[in-house]
Amino acid sequence: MSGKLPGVNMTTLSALSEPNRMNIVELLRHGPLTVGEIADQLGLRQPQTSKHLKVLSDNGIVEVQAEANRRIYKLRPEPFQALDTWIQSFRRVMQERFDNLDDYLKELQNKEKS
Amino acid sequence: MSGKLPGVNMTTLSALSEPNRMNIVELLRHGPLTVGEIADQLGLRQPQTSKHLKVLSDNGIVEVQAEANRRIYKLRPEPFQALDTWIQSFRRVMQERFDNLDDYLKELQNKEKS
DNA sequence: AGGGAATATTCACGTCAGGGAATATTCAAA
DNA sequence: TTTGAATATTCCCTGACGTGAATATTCCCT
Repeated sequence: MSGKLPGVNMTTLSALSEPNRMNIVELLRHGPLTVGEIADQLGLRQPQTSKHLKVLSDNGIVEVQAEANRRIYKLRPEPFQALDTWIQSFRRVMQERFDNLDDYLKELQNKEKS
Repeated sequence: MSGKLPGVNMTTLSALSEPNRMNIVELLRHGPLTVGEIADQLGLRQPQTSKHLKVLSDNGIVEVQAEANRRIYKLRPEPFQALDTWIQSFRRVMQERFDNLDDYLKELQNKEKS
């Protein structure tokens, strides 16, 4: 068992790391869209759009609702909540830069130990 | 300006999406470590560890401090702050009150009538 | 039933990132 | 200055992934 993070799987990140998929997510944050609308607004071809949406869907980032001929995609909140929880656990890291003195003292202590 | 060549632009997310690099980040959150310590604790070979650290460094995720023979790596707060800012912009999505599918369907029907 | 629109899927191909192995570099100590 | 430890770099290979093109599927409409 490698050290897995609670809630955040690497697949979420790798799915989002693809530029087109990130653009799709940015689009969908404003509301649900069909495949055609996504492809049109992003200048993507329909097959590639469907493929990217499949990756996002397989990773639980979006969900789809069939409406007659069309498929309406929208974001699922869970992966974003998980990402938020994960990034919050780095609060200490994120604050270190704001407290240079603390950082400096810690390095001093480390040097004295050796 | 949309000229982003794939593979050239290594964003924070794609750097973190690699499992070994994510493990390195998880390790470093507890404090600075040398290359050898990282490789040892993760069961990685030294060259691959250095390569992954270079990717993390090139993306500003870690910074290195030379200490004689060794290189001490530690996390930089900026990318995590940026990630936090980005994920916070999905508050609406995470709170699940952005999607009213019925309204969207009505809008779709209105568009078709024209 | 047939045509067309919307979407999904398959196949071939090129590219790129990661691993392995070997080598280069840098530093401390004897 | 030579040795050995720690780290970085290079080269090669392979698997994964994104694209394009063509095709399949599903649905509405007449």
